[in-house]
This record gives sequence, C-alpha cells and structure tokens, in this order.
Amino acid sequence: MHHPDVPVLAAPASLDLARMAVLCHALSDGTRLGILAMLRGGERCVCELQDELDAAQSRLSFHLKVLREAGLVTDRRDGRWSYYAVVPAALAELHDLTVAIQPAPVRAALPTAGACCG
Amino acid sequence: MHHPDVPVLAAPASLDLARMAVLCHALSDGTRLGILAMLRGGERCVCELQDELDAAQSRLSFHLKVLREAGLVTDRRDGRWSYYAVVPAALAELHDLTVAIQPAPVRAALPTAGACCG
DNA sequence: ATGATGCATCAAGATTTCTTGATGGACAAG
DNA sequence: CTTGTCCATCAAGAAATCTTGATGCATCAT
Repeated sequence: MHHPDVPVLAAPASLDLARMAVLCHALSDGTRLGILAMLRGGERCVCELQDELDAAQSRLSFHLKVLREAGLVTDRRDGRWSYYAVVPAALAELHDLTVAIQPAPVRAALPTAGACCG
Repeated sequence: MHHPDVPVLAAPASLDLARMAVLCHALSDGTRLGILAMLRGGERCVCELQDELDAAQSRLSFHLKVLREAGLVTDRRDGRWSYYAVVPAALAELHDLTVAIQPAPVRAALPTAGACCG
C-alpha cells in the first residue's frame, strides 16, 4: 500500500446503515413519495390515493406494502376501507440518520436532534 | 365516490419529491452507505474504500458514480488517485426534505431547519 | 522505454424492482 | 342471497439495478 492509513472513524451508535437502507429504499420511488405527500393531510383510504395519484389499485397496494414494511405508514381497517397514515417517528428516524452520517466535524456544528431548542 | 373529499394539502415549496427520490435512491444501497460512512472521516481514494469495504474496484466506481450524480460526493484527482468526499449540503437537503414531508401538524411542532436555536 | 498502479468504463449475466391484469376474500347495500 | 365496492395477493412480463471480469487510459517508478 501507499496511502497514510488514516484511522477509520467509529460509527455513532445511532448510525444503523441497514435501517437507513430500508428507509431510503422505501422513499426512493416517485409513487411512494406521492403517497406520503398525500398522507401529510391526514389518513387516506386506498381509493382516495388511487383517484388522486391516478395509479392502478394493485400498484398502490404494492407500494403501500413497501411503505408499511419499512414502518413508514400504518394501516387501519374500517369496514371495506383501509386507511393509511404516516408514522412520523419513522421519518424522524431518517432525519436523525442523515445527521448521524454527516462527517464528524459537520455533525459537531449541528444542533442535536433531541436537545434542539430545548 | 363515497368519501368526504378532504382537501389535498398544498406542498411546501421545499418539498421536491423528484429530488428526494434521487437522494433516497442513492442512499438505498448498502455499499453506497458504507462508502458514505467511511467518508465521514474525511476524503478517501478509491483503493482505500476498496480495502476497507472489500469490494471490487469496478463495483466501487459504479456506486461512486451514483453518489456523485446525486450530488452526495465530490471527487478530486491527485496524480493516480481519485479522492472522494461527502457533500454535507446534500445530506442537509435530505434532512430538510424529511422535515418537509412530515404531516403538517407534526412539522408545526418541529424546529425550522434554518432558524433552529437561532 | 518498460512495467506497475489506480481508476473509469463497458458488456453480459444475475438479481431485484415495478407494472399490469386476474382472482378471491371481506364487507355492505338492496 | 345476490350484487357491487374496496382491497390484498398472485403471476407474468418489462424495466431497472447490481455484480463481475475485461479493456484501456493516465500516471508514476525504475
């Protein structure tokens, strides 16, 4: 070898790369992001998403499953309808992960997620 | 239709779903996240990543290209070596996007990214 | 000049992901 | 009970992504 062998930085406990990959994968698709954007207004049933996003029903079911399995949404049955809603904590998790993966000097200059403005 | 036709929430200007999809896609792969985690310690050349991540060279080149095209890393040539480094602003962008896509009531209870602790 | 190293790029195959249409179950209305 | 609506799931094909090995170029050392 040839290079100075810089010590590899230890990862903070909060930096779970596998979890981050799952969350990011779930958010890497336009249809799924469109769903989440709609759910900002509150819970929706599948047929509402269907109308608004102009997507086939099986297609929405597919993407909702991805979001659900990533923990980004929950579903609630009410009669014939399934209502989906955002899980804010999951987005907060990604939020924290994007901070944790910042280079150490940058992260030091950032407010801590929990302690901010507190 | 049958449901109460809830008004669809207007998206904040900061919510660029296409951009979010690109960023999240780039971060949805384990190898790429491993690269970023290594780059937290500062810039690295490809062969260092290769040693540490135990990945073939062409494979790293492929993933580095994805990260570069998403704006998450920059590269710098120095002689035979290409040094890659994190672009903190890109991670900050994703950070802000995860806030922007939160349901409106949740976002209202959160500190603004820029104005935090100010 | 010669040879070796670091790296980007390409082609090909394997794998994963996405879309579409079909089927069937749960539920509600008539 | 029959019919229609809402939805999950499946199968099959299309498309995107990832991995591997090969090739070629630039750079450095001898």
